[in-house]
Amino acid sequence: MAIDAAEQLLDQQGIAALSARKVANAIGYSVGALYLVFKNLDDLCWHINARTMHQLLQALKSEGDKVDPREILKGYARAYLFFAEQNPHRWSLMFEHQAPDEMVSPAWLEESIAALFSGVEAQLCSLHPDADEGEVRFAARTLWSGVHGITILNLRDKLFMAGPDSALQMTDNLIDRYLDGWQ
Amino acid sequence: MAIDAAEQLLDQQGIAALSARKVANAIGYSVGALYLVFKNLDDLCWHINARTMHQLLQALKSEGDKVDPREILKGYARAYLFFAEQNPHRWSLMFEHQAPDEMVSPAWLEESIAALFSGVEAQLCSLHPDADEGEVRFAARTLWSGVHGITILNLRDKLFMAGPDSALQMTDNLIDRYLDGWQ
DNA sequence: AATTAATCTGAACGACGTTCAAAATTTATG
DNA sequence: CATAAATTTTGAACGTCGTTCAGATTAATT
Repeated sequence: MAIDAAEQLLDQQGIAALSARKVANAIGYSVGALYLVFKNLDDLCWHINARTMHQLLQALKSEGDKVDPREILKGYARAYLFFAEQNPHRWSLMFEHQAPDEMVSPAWLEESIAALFSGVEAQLCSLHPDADEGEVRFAARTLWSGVHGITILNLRDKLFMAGPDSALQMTDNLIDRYLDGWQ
Repeated sequence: MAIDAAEQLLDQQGIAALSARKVANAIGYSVGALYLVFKNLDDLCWHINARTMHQLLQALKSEGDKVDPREILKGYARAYLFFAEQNPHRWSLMFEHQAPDEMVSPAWLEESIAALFSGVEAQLCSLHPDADEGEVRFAARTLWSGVHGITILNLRDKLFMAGPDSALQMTDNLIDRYLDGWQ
C-alpha cells in the first residue's frame, strides 16, 4: 500500500511531494506506522526504485522482435529513452537521488545494472564472437553510458536540438558509429 | 561572502549541508539577511552553479596544448572527467539538482552549455570541413552526451570496471570509435 | 473474562525554507 | 551636535519536514 501510494505521489507531484506524512495520509495510516515497515524514507525510496528498475528491465526485454544485434541495441536504447520520458520522476529518483552519507547501495541494484549491461554485452558478443570478455565488458559500458548520457540530457532539456525525436536519432547514431568501429 | 561560504559548505559536507541557516551562520549574519541578497536558496545555488560552470569551462580551455582535433576532444573529456572527480558536490549541484516546479533555467546556463558544445563543434568542423552545420551540431551533442554519461556513472561508481582510469579509457574509446565513423 | 501479543497512534524533537514587523545602524539635514 | 530620514539587519514566527517512542488500541490466545 505504502509503495503504491508513494509511487502515485511521485508520478503526479514529483520528488518534492514524497514525504512520510503524505504517504501515510494517502493510505489512511499515521506517520509512525510507516516507520514500522520501512527503516526510513530512503528505504521506501529504494523499494520504489526496485520496482522501477524491474519495470525498466521488462521494458527492455519486450523490445525483442529484432534479430540483428545492432537493431536490438537500438531497440534497447529506444526503450530506455522512452521509459525515462514516460516516467521522469521515477527515473530521476532511481538515478539522481543520492544516498545521504556512505549508505550502501543495495545489492539488487548492482545486480540489475549488471543485468542491463549483460544484455548489451550479449549483443556485442554476437557481433564480435572472438572478442575477449574484458573487451566486451568495456565496450558495453562505454556504449551504454553514452545512451544514458543522452537520456539524461534529453530529460533535462539540455540537448538544445529541434525535433521531438532528436534524442532517438542520437542514440541510433551513437550506436551506429560505435559499432562501425567495433566490428 | 555568502557564495564563498556556501561553496565551502558544499565542498566539505555535501549538498545536504547547504542550508540557509548554516550559510548565514558561517558568515556571521542572521538567516533573514540572506533573503535580502538572494531570492531564495535556489537562487544562491544558481550563483554557485554559475561559478562552477565558469571554472569547468576554464578547465576545458586550459586543455589546449594539442593540435590534433581528436586529441583536443580527448583532452576536453579528460578535463570534464577530472573536474567531476575533483568537485563531486559542485558538479552534482549543477547537473543533478532540479529546479522545483517550472522555474526557468537561467540564460547564462544555456549559454554556457552552448559554449561547451561549440568547443566540441569546432573540433568536429576541422575534422570534417565539408559537413553542414546541423550535422556538426548533432554529432557534437551526441558525442558529448556520451562523455557526460560516462562522467555521471563514473561519479556514482556505477561502471563496475576495475582500474582507476577506466572512465578515461572509456571516453578515449568512445571518441575514437565515434570519430572513426565520422570522417 | 482475563491475559498476552501484535499493531498503531500522535505528540514531541530538532532542523528546514521563508517572511516581516521591529530594532539597530548609518547617512543626511537643520 | 542633535534630530530626522534612510538603510541595513535581526530574530521570532509559521508551516513543513524526518524520525522516535511511550502509551493506547486492537486482535489472538488462554
